[in-house]
Formats: sequence, C-alpha cells, structure tokens
Amino acid sequence: MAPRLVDIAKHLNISVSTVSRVINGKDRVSDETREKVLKAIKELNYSPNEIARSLRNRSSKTIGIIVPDISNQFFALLSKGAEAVAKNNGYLLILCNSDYDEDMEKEYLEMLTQKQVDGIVIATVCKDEKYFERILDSSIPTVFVDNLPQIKRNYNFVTIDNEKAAFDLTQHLIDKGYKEIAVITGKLQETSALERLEGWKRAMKENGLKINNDLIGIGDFKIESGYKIMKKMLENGKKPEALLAANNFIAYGAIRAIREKDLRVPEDIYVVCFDATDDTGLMSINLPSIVQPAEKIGEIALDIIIKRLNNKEFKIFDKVILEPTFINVMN
Amino acid sequence: MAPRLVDIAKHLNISVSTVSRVINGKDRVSDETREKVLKAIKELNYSPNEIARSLRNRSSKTIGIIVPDISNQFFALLSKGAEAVAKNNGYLLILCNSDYDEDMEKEYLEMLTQKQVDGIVIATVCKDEKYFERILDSSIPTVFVDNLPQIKRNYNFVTIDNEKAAFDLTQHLIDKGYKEIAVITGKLQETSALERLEGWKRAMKENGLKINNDLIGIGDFKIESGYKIMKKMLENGKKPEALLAANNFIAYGAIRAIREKDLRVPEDIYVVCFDATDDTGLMSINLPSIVQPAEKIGEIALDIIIKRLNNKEFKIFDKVILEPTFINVMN
DNA sequence: CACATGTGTAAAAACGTTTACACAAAATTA
DNA sequence: TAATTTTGTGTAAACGTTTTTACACATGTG
Repeated sequence: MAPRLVDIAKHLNISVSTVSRVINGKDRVSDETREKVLKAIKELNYSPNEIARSLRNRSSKTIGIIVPDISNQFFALLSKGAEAVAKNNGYLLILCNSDYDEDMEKEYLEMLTQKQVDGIVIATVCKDEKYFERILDSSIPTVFVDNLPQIKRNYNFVTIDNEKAAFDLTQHLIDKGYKEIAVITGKLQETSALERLEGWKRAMKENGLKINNDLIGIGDFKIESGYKIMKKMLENGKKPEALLAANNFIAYGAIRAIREKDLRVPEDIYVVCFDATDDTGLMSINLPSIVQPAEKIGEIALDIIIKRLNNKEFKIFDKVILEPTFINVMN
Repeated sequence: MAPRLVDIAKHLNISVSTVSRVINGKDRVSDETREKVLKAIKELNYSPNEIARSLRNRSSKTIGIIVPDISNQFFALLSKGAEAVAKNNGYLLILCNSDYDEDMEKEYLEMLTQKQVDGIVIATVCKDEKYFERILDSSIPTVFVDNLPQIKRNYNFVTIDNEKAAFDLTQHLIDKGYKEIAVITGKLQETSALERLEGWKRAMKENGLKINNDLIGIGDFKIESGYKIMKKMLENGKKPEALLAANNFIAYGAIRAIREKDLRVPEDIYVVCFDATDDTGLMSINLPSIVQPAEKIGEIALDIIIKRLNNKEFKIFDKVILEPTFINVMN
C-alpha cells in the first residue's frame, strides 16, 4: 500500500496537518520539522494522492480534449500543442476521439464533466444548439477549435478564416487556368466544411465561372468519403480539371480514386487541399495546400483555458482567428 | 453548484445511501423509491462526481499513455486504438507526450501515478533499469509498446520483430541490386532503433556486403535528424545507392536533404523506411515501407491492461509480437 | 510584570461518494 | 401464532487530502 500523509505523520509522531503544510509549502513550519518531514517523505517514498487532493481542492488538474480523429495529423498536432501547454501549467490532458460521431462526442462531454475536468477543448461535429448551450452554461471553461457552433451567443474559439482560405485556394486554381474545378467537402453542419464550400463558391462566382453541381461533393472528412465521391464523379464522366479537397483525408481518398482510373495528379487532375502539411516533404510535392497552424491552435486554446482558470473576471476572450500558410513547394 | 447526492436525498427526504444505491443499481431498493429517485435525478440534473467516486473506490477509471511524439502517425494511431478500447471499458485516456525526453517521460510517469491511473501504456525512450524496476514493482498494470526495456525481468509488451523487419527491408533493397545501402536509425538505447540497425547489419553480412561505417547514421527519430545525417553523408561525398530509414520521420528528413542536393528519390537514392503508412496514398508512391499495425498495438496493449484489471490472477501476459505489413505500392 | 504579538503545531471539519452494519417492517415458514 | 427470513432503508465510517480554528508557548513592549 502506498504511504499516506498519515503514515508520514505517525512515523514522525506529528500531525497530518503539519506534514501537509510542508508539502504544500505555503504555511508556517519550522525549519527543523520541515527537514524531518522531507526526509521521511524520501524514506517512505511518499507521493501525494492526486485524487484526494482533487476532491478537496475541487480541481482535478486535468483538461479534456475532444477531437474527431486523432490519427489526422491536424488533430494530432493540435492535441500536441494543447498537451504541452497543459503540462507546463501542471495539468494533464484527457484525450477523447469522437470518430466524427455526434453521440460519442456528447457521451465524452458527459464523462469529462463527471471527471471534473477543469477545462475543455472541443472540435465539435455536432449542430445541436441545446447541447452547445449546456456546455456554455456549465462552469467549465470551454474553447472551441476548428469547427464552430453556429449560435448567437459569445464563446471562446480558435480557428482560421476558412471561407477566405478556400477562396484563396480556389483562386490559385483559377489563376493557373483551370475552369472546371470540383470541390469535395465534409458535412455541412460543420462550419469548416460549410465555409470552405462557400469560399469555393465565391471564388467561382467572382471569376465568372459556372457552378456545376455535378462537381460539388458533400461527404465527410474521412478518406473513404473522398475516395467514393471522386470515384463516382469520374465514373459519371464528370472529370474535373482540378479539385479542391476540404481536408487532407478527402484529398488522399480522391487521389486514390483518380489513380485507380489511371489518371495522374496533378497532370490530369490538379489537386489542392487543406492541411496536407509538408512535414513529410513528400505529400506537398504536388499538393498545394492551405496549412493551419494546428499546434498553435492547440496552444492558444489551452492558453485561454488557463487564463480563464486563473482569472475569474476574464470570462469571454472572444475569438482568435489565425493565419494559415499556403504551401506550394513545387511552384 | 452542481447538485450532490445529498441534495437529491434532501429533496426527497430520504438518505444518501438510498440514492447512491439506485444510482449504482446493485443493491435492494423498492421500485417505488427507485422511480422517485430517478425522477429527482432528472429534475435536478444530477451527475455523479467521478473524483469522489474514484477516491472511495480506489480507481480513477483512467489509463495513462506516454508516447514520444503524438504527431507521428504511428503514435497517433496507437493512441487511437488504445483510446477506443479504454472508452469501451469505461475508462478515459490521459495522453502524455514525452517529446523523446527521458526526464519528461519520468515526470509524466510520476504525475500519472499520483493521478492514480489504473493502468499505463508506455512507449519508453529511457534506458534506466531502476526506473523500469520501479514501474514494474508498482501495482499499476503497465504495458510497454514499440520500444522495450532491456531488462531480465518479465513484463507485458506489444511490438513487432524489429530485427526481422529491418532485415526484410534491407533484403528487399539487396534483391533490387543495391549494394551501397545506408541506414539511419535512432538512439541505440531504444530497442526499436537498435534492432533495426541489427537487422540491417545481418542482411548486409548474410549477403556478403561490406558494412561501411560511413553509411551508418545514428541520430534520433525526428525529422531533423534524418535531414542532418543524410545531408552530412552527401556533403562528405558518401552518396549511398539506397537508404533504410528506421522510421518515417527520418525518411522524410533524409528525403528533404536528398532533394536539396538535386538528387531524386528513388532514382538516385532509393529510400525505404518504417511506418510510412499508405493511408495518404501519397507517401507510399516511392517509399516501400514496413508498416506496423499501430492501431492494433494500442488496442492490444489496452486489452492486456483491462484483463489484468479484471482478473487479479492474470499478472504477466508475457508478450505480443505482431506481424507488420510490407507496403510497396509501385512495384 | 502584565500584556500584546508572533510562531509553530494539533484537532477537526470538510470535499462527495460507497458500503458495512443495524434494524424495523413485511413476508414466509413451521 | 411464533419463529424465521427477506426486504428496504438509515446511520456512520471510510477514501486521503487541505484548511480553518484554536491553542500553547515564546518573545517583545510599555
């Protein structure tokens, strides 16, 4: 059995409170007793029970994060950034992978709440307004990332301007001379999916290009989705000249479908997307991409939480909109 | 303030224990009271405080996982697998990113212990035997993944046969006619790094090829490492015909260095590596790779923990060695 | 020498649960 | 009908901390 405060106390024939005081170091203890206690702690190899502390202190020293897919580099980096800042402030990070499932996400939220997490970062896939209200009414500081609740109310978030980014990416395609530009995006209830579609639309319109519904694909942000939609497009004889994929996974799936039809990227279909980071030095070869500062997003989200935790007055740090980077190595 | 058990009890004029019993559902309560309580729980929107439960039950219902770099697809997938199984069994996952730093890893272990986690999955970067002993002496079920402690004692682990995998990969290069084959690996205190180097060595020897120390690079598993080592090799005029990179990141870095010298992959230097998964459909183009079943590894690691948690007799499930897949799309 | 002030420590009450124990009332058995 | 068992509930003691309160004692002050 791991030694407890009371074991140290008994061992030294002093009271628990004294031992506690030297551990927490913020109350008066004589140097002599402090030494004794510190020595005993070493000897008995005492280590505080954080659960008991949490109960007493009403703070679990943990932050929850809910992402749709941790195996997506974007969310992995985001989590990494969040985790680092959490750790630096004495918090541990509880990772939840919602798998793009609304019910799962809600379940996780409930679990995190029960676990008394001190803060939550959430890349939501839900649209349910009641659910968002519930989150924001709770006393747990919450920051939304990537995907935002579409509600009137103010809340904390960190993201990029998706509409503009998609616009820029599409403009890039148009500037290169492409006219038949397809777009594949995620579920429109997710703002990142919706706004990217809208950016594409605006670019098409502003450049006087026809918006062809056959070239609009709406699926989800998974590889399979990109694959199936592109495959169908091609099999329906709707080969576009270029494709805007609303995230990296869609692009990967689409490229697989393209190659299966013995077409080449980018020669036959020029593909651009979001968040195909160039870390690998491989992906970016022919995949111009808008890359979000994922790690930064996670860091800032956690900064906001920590700030709110330390400073009760500071309630709504309205919004942080970061600048993404346009990566286009081969041009 | 969130309602507590006692609030429900008072509201109904019954005792806390009765309320607790209906919540936990495994003790006798009359149907009538049960209904009442359930109704009150709904009305007052009660949700149990998991911290208090943890303290009382001596189980935090959390599992800790320590990985060197969550932004590496391999560890992201591993975590994803672990998380899914944890969740299915009512546990949440605490994610720790050691950043390949030994002290950081130890710090995390301490934090997890204090947090009373019920189990630990760890991809260690340490070599310190004392540290491993401490882990294994503790009462917390621990499973090692990827990288293994080099100690006599039995412990749980899930990994692949790295030596054989590296041998196979090298043999593949040799079969393709390459003779001057470089290898870049991580710190040799990590078994995955060491064993991959040894697999390369054995393949070279068994095929009667010269082992040229100039073509052995030892760094770490980060991109920069692959970049610097390959750059130096090339600048020293030691251009190999092919390269075995001990992980994906090393390969990415090396490829960047190769390209900077205006050389092409695979025409000028043929590169193979570990864990460049083909999920993207992009990386694998010219990068034959041994891909570990990362998600599976995480799942099995968690299975072991759950089993040990549920069945006190089952203490040491010796080892699980999984088969990796050889991916070589373009051949 | 009375009195305030300062210092170190102990005792005890939380924090929100679960559960062993006790016990009355109801149901069953002899 | 008496004895026994079953059923439902309440009481109180944990789980391992932190912190408030109180108090004993030393030191300094007029």
